[in-house]
Amino acid sequence: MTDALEPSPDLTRNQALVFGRLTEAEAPLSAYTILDQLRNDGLRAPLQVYRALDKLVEYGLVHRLESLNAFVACNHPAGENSGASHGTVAFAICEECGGVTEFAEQDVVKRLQGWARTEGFHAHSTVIELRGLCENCTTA
Amino acid sequence: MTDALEPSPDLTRNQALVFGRLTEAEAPLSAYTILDQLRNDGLRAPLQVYRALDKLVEYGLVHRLESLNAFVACNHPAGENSGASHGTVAFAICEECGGVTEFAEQDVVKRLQGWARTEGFHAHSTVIELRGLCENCTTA
DNA sequence: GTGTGGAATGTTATGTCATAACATTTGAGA
DNA sequence: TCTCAAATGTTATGACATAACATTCCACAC
Repeated sequence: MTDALEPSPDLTRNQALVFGRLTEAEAPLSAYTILDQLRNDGLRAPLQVYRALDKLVEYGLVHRLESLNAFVACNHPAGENSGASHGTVAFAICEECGGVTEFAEQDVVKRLQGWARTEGFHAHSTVIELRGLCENCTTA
Repeated sequence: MTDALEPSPDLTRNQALVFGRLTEAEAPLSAYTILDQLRNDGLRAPLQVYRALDKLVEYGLVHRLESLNAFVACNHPAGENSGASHGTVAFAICEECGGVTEFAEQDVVKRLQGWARTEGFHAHSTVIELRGLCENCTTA
């Protein structure tokens, strides 16, 4: 249940391009969507994007949304200066507007850790994703 | 946060074939793996499998593992006779042996529901998946 | 400054997961 | 026996992801 963190060094050109695109986006982007948006910046092949994404996820700057096969820039309370140090987080994904809210419920994490401990299961990552409608889209 | 349940009627031939394969399997199967294993039973195209899976998931007999893009037969405490009535469940997925343990932590669900309520988010499904090593594979 | 090795990059090809579109068959109930 | 909704069969295509290999970049030892 660790999500071990590496320090995040300076980003390379491709990593910076991909991270920039994700930071500007208002909703998750697929690797291929990112690629399309970076053609003018010289990116040509999916692997260039996937490799950058791998590193960004490793650095904790980007999250992969498993139920969407897409990626979002990390949006923490932003306390930690640069090498964001965080554990398990959860996501609420609106299926109407595509918006994603990242949140951390420490009690949820503790409960899951408790289950894992009693079962002898050693988790190295945890996926928590709610699918539904955000407040705005519910009332609309 | 409901995972609304339909009653599960008798299964059609394709549904029964797919469900049977998943029930016998000891680990999650991808749709294409299921297809390969059912060629001799007359299945030929991915859609035949995906359509059966859609219904089985709808009936609550099968779960989709989002972080694996694969499917497992539901393995509940098995209380309810046939039309299994269950809410949100969680999965622990062993990356060594491929085994999946399905469990329900009511406190986890309540906490997530609590978050959703205060945020006005209306969840219709929830994904909780732990990735790591099961007890057997840790000691081995 | 030059050499060297690890990391990142570029490129082609391919593998894996999933659905669109349309024709046909099946079966419960009017 | 008609009819309509559901399920099925089939072909084609779209969407997500990685294998394999050649090349470039750059910090650091010499």
